[in-house]
Amino acid sequence: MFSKACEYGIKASIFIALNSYEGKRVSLKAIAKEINSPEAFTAKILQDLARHSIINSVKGAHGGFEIDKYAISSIKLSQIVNAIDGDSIYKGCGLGLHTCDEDHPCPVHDKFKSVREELKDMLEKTNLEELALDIKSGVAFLRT
Amino acid sequence: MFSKACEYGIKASIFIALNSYEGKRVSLKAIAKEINSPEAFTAKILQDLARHSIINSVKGAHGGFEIDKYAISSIKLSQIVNAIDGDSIYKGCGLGLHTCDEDHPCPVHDKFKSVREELKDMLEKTNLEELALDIKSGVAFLRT
DNA sequence: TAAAAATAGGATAAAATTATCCGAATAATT
DNA sequence: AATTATTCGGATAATTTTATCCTATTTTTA
Ligand code: FES
Ligand code: FES
Repeated sequence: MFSKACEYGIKASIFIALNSYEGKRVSLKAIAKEINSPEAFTAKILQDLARHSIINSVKGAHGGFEIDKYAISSIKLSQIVNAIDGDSIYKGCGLGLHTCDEDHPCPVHDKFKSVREELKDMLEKTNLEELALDIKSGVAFLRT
Repeated sequence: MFSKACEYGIKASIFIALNSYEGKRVSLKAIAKEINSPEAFTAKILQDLARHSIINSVKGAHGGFEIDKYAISSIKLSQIVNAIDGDSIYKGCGLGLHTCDEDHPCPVHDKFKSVREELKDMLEKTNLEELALDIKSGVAFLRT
């Protein structure tokens, strides 16, 4: 469904959010360990998220990644997915036609529409805070 | 959402079904042209579908691909997707955890569940016949 | 000011997906 | 029997995605 990069991006964001509530910055190393991802690859993704202003990165000793505590509840899953995978999952044709167009639909267009709408809705309505709280309360997990 | 291979496989199956209603076999060349796909790559996918008994292939002059006319309405989109992309789209964890497990869910598990269920349902309920008829009646298209 | 602890980012490599080429096999037609 | 029209399948190549390595830069601390 999502690229590996996007999966890592989502998991990393959740972990950063979790720590940001406690005012803690987290290092790349700690993130990669927690979400079980390759360190250098994860670094690229975090840079990407930082460029999109979804997370903040701080260089130097005592540096790391963080998210403004008061922004966490307003960051939507869709922003992360969009920053990394782009919008083709919402907007692209399910059968790869050049554009998804009501007036020139592919054979699965109508059937797909509701699924895609639901996915879009879900991503646009789900925020980082709820996801982070599920980790904190131990009802959800970031690895294996 | 789906791999290119799967997109081609679905479109090819629809085109083959369409012709099979009229008792016509279609050649690889005709298929690739119709669905705007690379010929040799499409050949591999068709072989795959044939091995999964979703389509029949006939070698030699006057050969080509066909689907048993009476089977068309019973072939589900899910069978095609499964043959080519496997079942990870239904069964795999949305965040790439080793397994999607109710008892050890990832943070998006609950949110994803309904989207995935709807996708699964749609794929399992949609058959080749309805898709082919939309092409025949001109309300849907296989290219650009 | 030097050392240490971080991220940034360019260059590369490995793996997976997508795409191409070509000879072998098969079947109908001449 | 030869020719022609096909699919099959192995080898290879191109592209994209995923992953790694190394150096530069920034910031804190001693
Ligand atoms: S045209 Fe294919 S999904 Fe809309
Ligand atoms: S555990 Fe991730 S989707 Fe079920």
